[in-house]
Amino acid sequence: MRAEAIKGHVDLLVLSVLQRSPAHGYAVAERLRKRSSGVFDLAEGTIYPALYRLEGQGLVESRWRTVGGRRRRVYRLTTAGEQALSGRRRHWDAFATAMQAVLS
Amino acid sequence: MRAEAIKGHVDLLVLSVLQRSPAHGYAVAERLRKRSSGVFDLAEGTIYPALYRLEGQGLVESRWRTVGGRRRRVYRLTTAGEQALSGRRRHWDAFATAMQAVLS
DNA sequence: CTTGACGATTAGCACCACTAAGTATACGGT
DNA sequence: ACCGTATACTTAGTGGTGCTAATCGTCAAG
Repeated sequence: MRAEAIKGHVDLLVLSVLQRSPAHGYAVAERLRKRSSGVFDLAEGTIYPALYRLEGQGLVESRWRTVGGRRRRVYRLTTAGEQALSGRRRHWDAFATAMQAVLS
Repeated sequence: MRAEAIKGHVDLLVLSVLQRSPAHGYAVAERLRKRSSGVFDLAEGTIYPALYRLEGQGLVESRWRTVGGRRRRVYRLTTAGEQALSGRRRHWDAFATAMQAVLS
């Protein structure tokens, strides 16, 4: 998937995968790859800064976890994150609908 | 419509409205506004540079027309533009499908 | 003659995803 | 032991692209 296409939608994607259950950055990337059938193959330089951004906005929160000697920072949605997610879903729907209207 | 959402899709939108018939920049913006029911209200600083970019890529071509004393640069799709459009439509479909898969 | 719609241009800014490199642990194969 | 690969995080720098805002100009309506 070309980079520019997902601009402005990465946060929505990340929030969406975190809604099901908390996850660390690497797992977020994996879930996105899997759930999109490989279409969203986001670089680390995309996913981690996105998580920092979301944490800065208070939409996710994190804590360190050590599993088998590996440090993981596990993120989960905050209440504000849940609300933001539902708003962004509606925003996406409006966008996709408008795109469809122009393209049809 | 927030700016970031359409990043990477403006070219597709512009090519799409030009496919029906040639148009000048101002008219392209109007058509987009109308066909999207006001969702896509693109600034001039977005639409004109997009047209220049597309012309630079050989996807559209333009010629000056004077109508009632007003200069207009009328753009129309080239053959390469038609092909690019159909490719980008498929690309959009893949993107929208993947988004839906992640969000659902 | 002032206002607003039409129509185009462009310099500068800001955001955001990517590249690329670095750091570090675990584990399987040789 | 050594090496490659997967896992896991960080971050400086770059580039694309849409926006802001200003400028220049014509025309019709008030």
